[in-house]
Amino acid sequence: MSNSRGKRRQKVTLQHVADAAKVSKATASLALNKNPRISEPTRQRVLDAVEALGYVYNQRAASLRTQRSFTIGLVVKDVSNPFNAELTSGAESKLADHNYSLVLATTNDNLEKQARLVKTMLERDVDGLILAPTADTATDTLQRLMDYRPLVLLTPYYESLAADCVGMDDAKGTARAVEHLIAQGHRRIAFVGGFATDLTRQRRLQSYRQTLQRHDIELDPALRIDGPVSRRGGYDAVHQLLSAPRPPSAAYCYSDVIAFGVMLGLRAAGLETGKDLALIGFDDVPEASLWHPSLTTVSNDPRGLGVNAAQLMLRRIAEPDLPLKRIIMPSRLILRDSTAALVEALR
Amino acid sequence: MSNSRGKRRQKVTLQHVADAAKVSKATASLALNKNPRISEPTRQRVLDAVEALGYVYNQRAASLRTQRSFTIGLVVKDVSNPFNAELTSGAESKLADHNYSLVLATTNDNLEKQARLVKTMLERDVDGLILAPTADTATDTLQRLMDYRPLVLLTPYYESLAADCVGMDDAKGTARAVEHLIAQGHRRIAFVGGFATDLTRQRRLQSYRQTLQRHDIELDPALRIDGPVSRRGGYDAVHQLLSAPRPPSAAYCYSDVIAFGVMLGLRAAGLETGKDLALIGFDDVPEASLWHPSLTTVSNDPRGLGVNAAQLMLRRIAEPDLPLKRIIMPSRLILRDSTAALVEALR
DNA sequence: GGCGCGAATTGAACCGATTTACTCAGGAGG
DNA sequence: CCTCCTGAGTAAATCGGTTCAATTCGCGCC
Repeated sequence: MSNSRGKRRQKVTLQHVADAAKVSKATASLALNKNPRISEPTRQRVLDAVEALGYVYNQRAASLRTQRSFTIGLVVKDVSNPFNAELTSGAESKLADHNYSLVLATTNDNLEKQARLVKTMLERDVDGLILAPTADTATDTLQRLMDYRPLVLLTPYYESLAADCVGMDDAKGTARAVEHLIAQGHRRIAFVGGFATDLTRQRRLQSYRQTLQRHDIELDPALRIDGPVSRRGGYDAVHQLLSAPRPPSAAYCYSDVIAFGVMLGLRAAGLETGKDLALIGFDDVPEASLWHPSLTTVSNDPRGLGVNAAQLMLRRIAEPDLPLKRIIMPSRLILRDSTAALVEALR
Repeated sequence: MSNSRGKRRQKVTLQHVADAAKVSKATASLALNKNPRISEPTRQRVLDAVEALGYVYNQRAASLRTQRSFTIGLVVKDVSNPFNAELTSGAESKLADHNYSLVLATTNDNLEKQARLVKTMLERDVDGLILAPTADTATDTLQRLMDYRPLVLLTPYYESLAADCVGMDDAKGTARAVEHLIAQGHRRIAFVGGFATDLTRQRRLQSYRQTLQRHDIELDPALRIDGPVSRRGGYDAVHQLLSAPRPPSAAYCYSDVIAFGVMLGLRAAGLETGKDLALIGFDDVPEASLWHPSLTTVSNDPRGLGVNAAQLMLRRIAEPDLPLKRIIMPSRLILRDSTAALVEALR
């Protein structure tokens, strides 16, 4: 009979199982771990006792002895944006496949909160930590962290740090996007969205600049629009783009959601995406292909990022002495209609 | 000196701290737990030793004795859809505020996987479990689960089950939406998206039917379009809607993302949302207000759902004998342009 | 000087598993 | 008959904390 609340069923321990099977606690333990020293009939008796008593294995107690918790910590900025949600999902499912659990924590890009959460993770005795460090995290904080626990960083940023890393190839993806616009004849290309503190954005912005310079195109500060990474941010950026002294003919957006905002903003202003302004996003979220016009974008694979991070962590745990690994996930430029109009017009 | 990999720093235990502070292990423990029986100078010596040795508290070891892990399990279908992402985020932040950690697992709506994950959670010794059960979960599975651990269900569905629940007011939200359409003169109102196995959808569909019946409007099976909960699903539904023997003048979508798909599909078909088809979504995701036309939708608060679930769990843990609680989060109808055209036309 | 008392500290049991070293019975080999 | 080995099972130590009963110590008081 179950109680609707309050008193729980009192805990069944391995000792109880052992008693019921008329063996010692040691035998019960070995039996459950399929140790060949225990004969099959005995093992079966133990299994039966487990079944009869409703015994629940206590991983926590075991881990005290074995020093393995089969738990991995994941610390990211937040989990409500689609990129991190996919990443988390990928990591979780990979870990679950190997019987590891995922402990999740979010920093909101707050260094102090990050420190607290990482400390909690260590206290919770995670076997490893997958961390997307806040922009202002000191390199040697991370270096020290590696003394305590296997660490996988979700960023290609810390060039100077000897650590396992998994990141996206922002630079190359951005370069390809901007070069595509240049190849189509655009010379005034805006960079839209994000703020200066954002590391990923720093990388994309830098690559944007370098690409323009490589093609001898002048950088116009008025064409860099800062703003929140959201539809709203893109929407609001349109006004600034249009009121620039010399407005752009194309825009590269820090992310798809910003690009969607720009499209909505253009429409509200009576302009047409792809015709009045060529547009490229970043992420290739599922809806990018459904918009009208469909959005040219840089595809990357957040879920794959999470999967790879988890995989790398599992490898590191299995073989601690493997050389450090830095995985850069490739990105592809997906050509769609939001950059097609000019080409058609030229035909 | 840090090692780039391989050998970790050997573990500093409370015993080491005690030795360094020249007190017993018991004193060190009490000191760290701010027990008033330990004098301030002694406590300070312990704290200094902790600092000097870089001691990391081992919550796992402690929990063996205290029987509290300060860990809550969250089991949901997936975390990549925005609703669950927000929910997860809300739960995580609420729990973090109270120094609890969140262990996350996703079932993909697979009963067998759910069973495995729940078992793992129990073995990992979570203090409580927040669970969004798969549609085919047996009531007494859940009932039995409550014998082991505090349980909060993320669904208002199990009317028959005496359990803590947090859910949305789907029925009332749906009724309000459909009634709004009826009030505007619509009589042929489609229900778009989702599949029959989805519990939440079942509730909304039922409410949709009841509302129509209450207003003596005939139910036309051709106006119920099943399909995946995605933009693509909505996009593809448009064709079916338009080719119905007697096409609808309005559609109520199972979720905003489906509604967006419908809008894209209408546009692709040369039709205008709000004029050719009035449209209502569900969720009020941030972009709903940015689309053109902006989307009338039922607002609910997934983050609040997560926060409430976490809060309820913490309450239950603190006071196990509190009466069971069922929290239904209210939903509001947000009127926007996707249902405004007809009204204007009538003026 | 002896006693009682409260404050500070500590020894040892305990939580629930794993793991090592040991016991014990029985069979093979000389 | 004795030794040695092997297979099956177990007692006890261990992991790193918490907690409680017991102990020590200083001090005021009669």
